[in-house]
Amino acid sequence: MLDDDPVSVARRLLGAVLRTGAVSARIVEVEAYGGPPGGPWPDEASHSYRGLRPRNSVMFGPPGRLYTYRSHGIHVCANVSCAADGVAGAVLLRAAIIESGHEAAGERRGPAVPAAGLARGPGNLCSALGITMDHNGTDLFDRRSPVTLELGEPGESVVSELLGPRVGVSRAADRAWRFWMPERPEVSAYRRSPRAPRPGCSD
DNA sequence: GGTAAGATCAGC
DNA sequence: CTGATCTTACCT
Repeated sequence: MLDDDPVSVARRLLGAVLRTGAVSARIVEVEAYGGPPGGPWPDEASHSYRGLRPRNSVMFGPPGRLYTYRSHGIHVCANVSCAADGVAGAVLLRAAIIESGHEAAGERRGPAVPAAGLARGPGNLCSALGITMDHNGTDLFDRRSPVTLELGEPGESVVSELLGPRVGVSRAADRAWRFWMPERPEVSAYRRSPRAPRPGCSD
């Protein structure tokens, strides 16, 4: 189902619905990540670029699993693994519309957060849905899983995305592997990493 | 065993 | 722009 390249899967994940307990959220912004040199999609910015490690093993496993990692020691971010078992690839979930469970999401995010900001940004998205490092490796297509994913109708999301550079990465930042739904306030504002080299400096 | 950097976020 | 906060990976 998600046994495909990261860019194709990223486009397919726009409009998909992620569920945890009472909260469901429609994905509106994603980023594709490839794998090691020598693989089908070499990607310097990917956690799997330097090969299989305990932390990134889910990226190398079967498609349709949740790959979570801790960012800057503070936040949890979530990816959906893609590509065949043994091939590294994943799609980072960057922003979503909370469609139900606003109460639970709001409790996790705090009282001052407006609805459109509940799941804006990969760290906030996981916070709003209660996704933790314990969910790493979860099969998103097993109904018994605490985190599940329901894909949108094919074609529904294909028309309505634009392309843009990935956010926050310090390497290969110019690769246009970020996708989002236009005119959505939930989409995170684009910021180039302060550590990234100037635009146009090779890739 | 030491250490530097990191697919982030909120607050100045 | 900066600090928070901690795990991983790579170095000696």
